[in-house]
Amino acid sequence: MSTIIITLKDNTTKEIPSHSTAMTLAESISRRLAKEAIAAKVNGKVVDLMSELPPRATVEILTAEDGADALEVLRHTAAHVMAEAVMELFPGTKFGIGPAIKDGFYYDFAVKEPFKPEDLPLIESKMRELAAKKTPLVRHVASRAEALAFFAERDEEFKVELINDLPEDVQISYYESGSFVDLCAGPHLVDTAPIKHFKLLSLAGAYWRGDEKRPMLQRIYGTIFFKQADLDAHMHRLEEAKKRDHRKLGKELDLFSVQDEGPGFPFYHPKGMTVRNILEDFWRKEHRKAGYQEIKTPLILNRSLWERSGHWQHYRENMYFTKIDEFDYAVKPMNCPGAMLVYRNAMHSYKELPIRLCELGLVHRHELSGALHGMARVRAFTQDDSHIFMMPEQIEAEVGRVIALVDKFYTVFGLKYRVELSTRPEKAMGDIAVWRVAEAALENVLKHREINYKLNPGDGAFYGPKIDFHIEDSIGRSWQCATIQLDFQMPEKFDLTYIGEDGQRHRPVVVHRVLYGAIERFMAMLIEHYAGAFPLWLAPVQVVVMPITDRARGFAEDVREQLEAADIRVELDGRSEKIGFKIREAQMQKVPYMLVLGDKEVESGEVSLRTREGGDQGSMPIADMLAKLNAQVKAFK
RNA sequence: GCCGAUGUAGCUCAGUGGUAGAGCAGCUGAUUCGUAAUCAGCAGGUCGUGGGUUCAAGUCCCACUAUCGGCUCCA
Repeated sequence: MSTIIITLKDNTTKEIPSHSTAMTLAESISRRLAKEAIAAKVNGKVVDLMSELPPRATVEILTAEDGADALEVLRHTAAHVMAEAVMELFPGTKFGIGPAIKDGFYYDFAVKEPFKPEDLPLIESKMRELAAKKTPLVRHVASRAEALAFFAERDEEFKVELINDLPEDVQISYYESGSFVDLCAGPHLVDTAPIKHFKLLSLAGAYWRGDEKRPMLQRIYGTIFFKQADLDAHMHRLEEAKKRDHRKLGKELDLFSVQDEGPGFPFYHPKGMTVRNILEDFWRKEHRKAGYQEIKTPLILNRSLWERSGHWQHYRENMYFTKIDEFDYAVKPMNCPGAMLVYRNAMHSYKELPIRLCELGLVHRHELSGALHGMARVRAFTQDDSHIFMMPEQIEAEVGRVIALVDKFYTVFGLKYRVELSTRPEKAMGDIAVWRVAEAALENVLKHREINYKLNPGDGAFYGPKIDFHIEDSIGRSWQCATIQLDFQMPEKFDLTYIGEDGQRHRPVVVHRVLYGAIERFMAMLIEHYAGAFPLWLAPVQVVVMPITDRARGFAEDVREQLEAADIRVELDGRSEKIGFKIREAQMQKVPYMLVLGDKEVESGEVSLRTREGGDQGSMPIADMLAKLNAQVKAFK
């Protein structure tokens, strides 16, 4: 009998009969492992337990303890079971795709009538019924023609399209579980028994393949875990995340509002404005240090400018227009054309370069109504923009400087980010060869700095490729914040020049970049990041002074004045309420420090300090308290 | 923009065709209290907007509007 040699996770080897499956291997190791096995990882690739092992392979048997890989298999199978349930409950349904995703799974269906929320519990109980049968999932391999015929006969037009789009060399497979057969690469569970601890979460319309020109399917999202406790923990996390939602906190902490009179046009309230001003102050200080010069360009500019910049041709559907004295004008959706005009307004020498013009520029963009989202996606926002004019040979160094600045900013706020490189979109301006050069330049910087990034083909700006920095919100949605965009087009369009060493005119290169991105979105991310409990230096109200009785009122006024003189943002709560009530309110408003002043403090001249996180800290001299606060502010804490 | 859901007092929410409610917030008064809610009283609403059905609409129907979830994490 011929055998194969398998290397296990612990680097030991095992000899087993040829054509053995991963399941056989698991059984040969231990009965318990075979029982708990979910899938196998063969040479780094997750496969079915029933799949045949190759002659030589490194194999790891995955169990419920093996995290993301095992969960993905569970979730993918759960999606199939859900599809089977839908097939039984809603005959005539056609099937789109049903993958496992980060926190669960979904399946897209074409149904005659969209699902109603009441349908979810029905589907859920049908799933439980089906899963309890412990139906095996059987993998079949088919030729392209067979697969096409099979799904065409069932009128599964989406599956047919998927098969047609599969690469030539790929093995086409489908999985059978009970009466349901789905085109699927797998891997899957051996049977449906582990489909126990799940919940269907939401319904949504979703375009077939995300394309608005294609039919809209009905998507059901769900999640599943191996253990009930994990599911409970996940549901609890979702609840907790809701409490961090910047829209909820923005209301509760009275930071901003969005009103019917201006969808997507946020109103800053005094406290939100305080936070924003601090962000801007910090930004200005850092930019002066980094060699930037601040400018401000007009909100509304003539059509001819936008035609020259290409926005009139490439960005029109996102722009707002107006007429002045019968001439066409546009409200700026970007700050770049204005900055180009500032540069062009004078002659420049190579000795001046790079010229770093920065601008807190208010731009307006017509975002889809369905895409608006609190402060995170709005139609009017302030970009902390900059346009850096330089010689081509300065690109790498300058982009490196910008990346360092992004990192400095995000480190101050303790934000984690993910980097993406976006390349030429379909609707692009300019020569492809020039694009290639620009794309390569950005890629080089990332590689030299050893930054991990994801390639995002076709997602660049219409004038150039970009490096984006993404931040996740409280429920894991990713938002682009900082971005660095390389631009060879605008200098051309605006005929920008500098005089080189040789006395001749040369064409500069422009880098567009934002650090916060949009101040609105960045604030949204900060609110969620801190769950509304801003660190002292950002807190709209840093200290509330609370006299316990009217006898301490005078002292409280005095303390308030001293704090104000020391540039601390302070409020005095002189209402005739009990101290517990005042503390509760300040606590709910997430004020970092409270000063409780009663007879003892009046007597000693000290203040009793209470912190948002740590409670009562006892009493201390005012000077000590101020020193403590100032040190904390300086350290951005 | 598209699919679905939702819109009642400043906020959170009850109200299933028959006289618009609660808690909190607000205002007034009392209370002067030691680390997360003192008590009492008062006031507050074209039920998102417009139209329709009905003897009668917050409630049913239509349109609009705003908000919420989602619209490739690719078999």
